[in-house]
Amino acid sequence: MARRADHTRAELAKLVVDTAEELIAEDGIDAFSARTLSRAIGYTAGTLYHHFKDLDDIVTQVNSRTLAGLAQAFDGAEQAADPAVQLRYYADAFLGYISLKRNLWNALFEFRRKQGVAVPPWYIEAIASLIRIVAECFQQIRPDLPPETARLSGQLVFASIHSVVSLESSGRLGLVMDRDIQQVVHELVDMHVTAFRHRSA
Amino acid sequence: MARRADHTRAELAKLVVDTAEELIAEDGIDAFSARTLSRAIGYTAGTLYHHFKDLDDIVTQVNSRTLAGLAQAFDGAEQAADPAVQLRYYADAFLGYISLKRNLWNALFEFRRKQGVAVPPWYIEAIASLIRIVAECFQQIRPDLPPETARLSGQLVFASIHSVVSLESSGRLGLVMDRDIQQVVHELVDMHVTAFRHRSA
DNA sequence: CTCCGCAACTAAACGGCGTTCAACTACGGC
DNA sequence: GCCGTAGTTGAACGCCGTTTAGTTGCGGAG
Repeated sequence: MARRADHTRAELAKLVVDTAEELIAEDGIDAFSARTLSRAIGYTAGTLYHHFKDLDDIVTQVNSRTLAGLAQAFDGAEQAADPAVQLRYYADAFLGYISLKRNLWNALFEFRRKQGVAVPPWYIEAIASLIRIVAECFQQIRPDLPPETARLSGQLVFASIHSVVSLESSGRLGLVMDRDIQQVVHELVDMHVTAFRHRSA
Repeated sequence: MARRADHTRAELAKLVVDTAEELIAEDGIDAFSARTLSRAIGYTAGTLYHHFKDLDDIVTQVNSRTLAGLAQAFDGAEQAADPAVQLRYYADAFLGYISLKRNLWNALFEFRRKQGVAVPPWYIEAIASLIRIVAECFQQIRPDLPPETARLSGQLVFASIHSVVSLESSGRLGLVMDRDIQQVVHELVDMHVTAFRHRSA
């Protein structure tokens, strides 16, 4: 058998990424493999390598969708006049999205690329744009502080929340604390806000 | 060949864990395998399974040493009268230890146990005791606040710093920010202290 | 319309992984 | 001196990511 006409090149590429997304969402990144994926789409593993450089390539495309979805979740976050409250809403949107797509979010940070392969720049940019939204809230809380400071706070709160979430979804939050994830995230946001309010100029 | 008398049971167990520690420290947890380990000690892979339940068992014993070493690093941290300064010293001790044992620290949080296997309780206790030390500093900053609040802050600062460190050592800190790890950790500590100082009772 | 180059695809293979197991050997106790 | 058994091996199982030789059928040139 060879040279089937079941799908065009573009169709097959979409099928691969769609199916990869489903599989990862369902069973997690650890259960994901070239063989399970190819089985699921009715092709052999070798075929994947004619359309994608390697597995990393495929996972990266799935990850890009996950990031896009998160950006959308931010867009859809509840709006508030008070920037501190707004930050909470963003945190809730973040949590909501992640609890919905737990396995996909894990794939973003747990998938092991072979070392030496650089993260694609749009990856970084996608996260940076989320952080910019958060930083904007900080800026409104203390307009007198330089934007750079607000940006730092945005990064810190993002990293902190990411930390807690990733500990939680890898089942290791219990290593560090005995609290509910939502409670912890709210604490973190409030704490960053408090600290930012009292920052020296 | 069978039944060599090269090592007693205890000797072999120590040899295994010692060598595992060296290998992980040198090449990272990803390069670590039953075969490389057994090759390094001059036995075959099967032998490992007569002395340890599985690889997880071995890695867990290495991890326990890593945690013990960190506790020692905390003990050896510089002392300060001001608890806020003391917190910085602890952070520095933490950073210093981790940069020395980067791969071993990664193994603690990156090694994938097969799901369903519980983390041993002393594991949690070892981390909890570090957090207690940190919480103690917070308590001194605001003795009027309940110990539970100080404990929460200890957990939060620990998780936050862990986050940044683990992002950094997996090469993903650049995903979230463009700053030096040490600077970021100091910022985090100061921020937690500031927020704690201004906490409402 | 025929033929051919080439893209697409498969099956098998390579070298890795964690883990298990039958076989064998040498030690300790009788 | 013999035997049960603990210790060890090497091969095996079923996975993994990736590569490759070989085959098939499509699209374009003549």
